[in-house]
Amino acid sequence: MPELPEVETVAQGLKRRALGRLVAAVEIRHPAVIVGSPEKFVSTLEGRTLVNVARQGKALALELSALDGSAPRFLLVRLGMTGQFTVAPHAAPYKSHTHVLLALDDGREELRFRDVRRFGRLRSCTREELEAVLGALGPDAQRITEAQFLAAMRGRHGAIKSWLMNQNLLAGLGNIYADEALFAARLHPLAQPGRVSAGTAHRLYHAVRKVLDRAVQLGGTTFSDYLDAEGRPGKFLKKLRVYQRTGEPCLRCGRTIRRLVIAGRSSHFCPRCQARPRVTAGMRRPRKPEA
DNA sequence: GCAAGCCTGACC
DNA sequence: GGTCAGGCTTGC
Repeated sequence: MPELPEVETVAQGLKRRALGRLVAAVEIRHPAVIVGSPEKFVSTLEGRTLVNVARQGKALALELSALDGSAPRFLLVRLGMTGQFTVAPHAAPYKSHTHVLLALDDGREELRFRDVRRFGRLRSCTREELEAVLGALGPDAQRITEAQFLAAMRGRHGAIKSWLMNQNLLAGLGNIYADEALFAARLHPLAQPGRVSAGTAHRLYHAVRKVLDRAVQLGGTTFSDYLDAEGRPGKFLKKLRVYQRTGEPCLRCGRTIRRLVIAGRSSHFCPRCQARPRVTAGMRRPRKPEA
């Protein structure tokens, strides 16, 4: 699933393969993935040149400048769950669920947006609109400082797992890397962010950074759908230590990995390495002993 | 029936 | 304001 490492890998690939190139023509094959008017999407992007690729959390922003020097437009890409944004030869056959095409230069290559589940979205926006969207996101998980991270944890009572995945507080983690970071920090997914010790919070911060950096190095995780901008899968799958390993032995201690549903999302963890804290989310006060 | 990101809306 | 449930979508 595209989380920060996958989106970062796509961004790097786009820089290599598409930076400086002209978006000669835009074709929408399935308008449902476009935010706003499809006609405006086409007219505001056609004829512009890709001059920058940026990422915040899981949001990808392509900056497109006009030849006449008018204000730049931004193509905001959210890959959702199964979104792919690739550079492909025009001659290559379309895979099913290919929703948007952006012809590059002479049209022999094109950017393709493909998304089986259609949770992904493309939007053409002004700088102000882009900043409003990115401003609503928390600091990027790869760039956040430890002080910011600790401040964001303060006073939070829900499950730390949900906190890690809340894009308004910390941008970039989804289910895979949230589970992996909690395992690396030896922290139970139901622990409360505002109630863990300073040492534990410190461990979690470094676990998040380390897991993300390693995943970026390996080009992200491919379960089924994810491909980078050049159509290649990620290699982090083999490095997963808890995600989707329910019933298998913990690679650190051998205990059986368990699965727990938190806020509708499955969480995978080792019940020994990630011991349940005394106070967990959903249990604000320790229960009184039976009368 | 499950997976998932993200948005909306309900609840306290 | 914080927190969480529900719904979207489709292939396995």
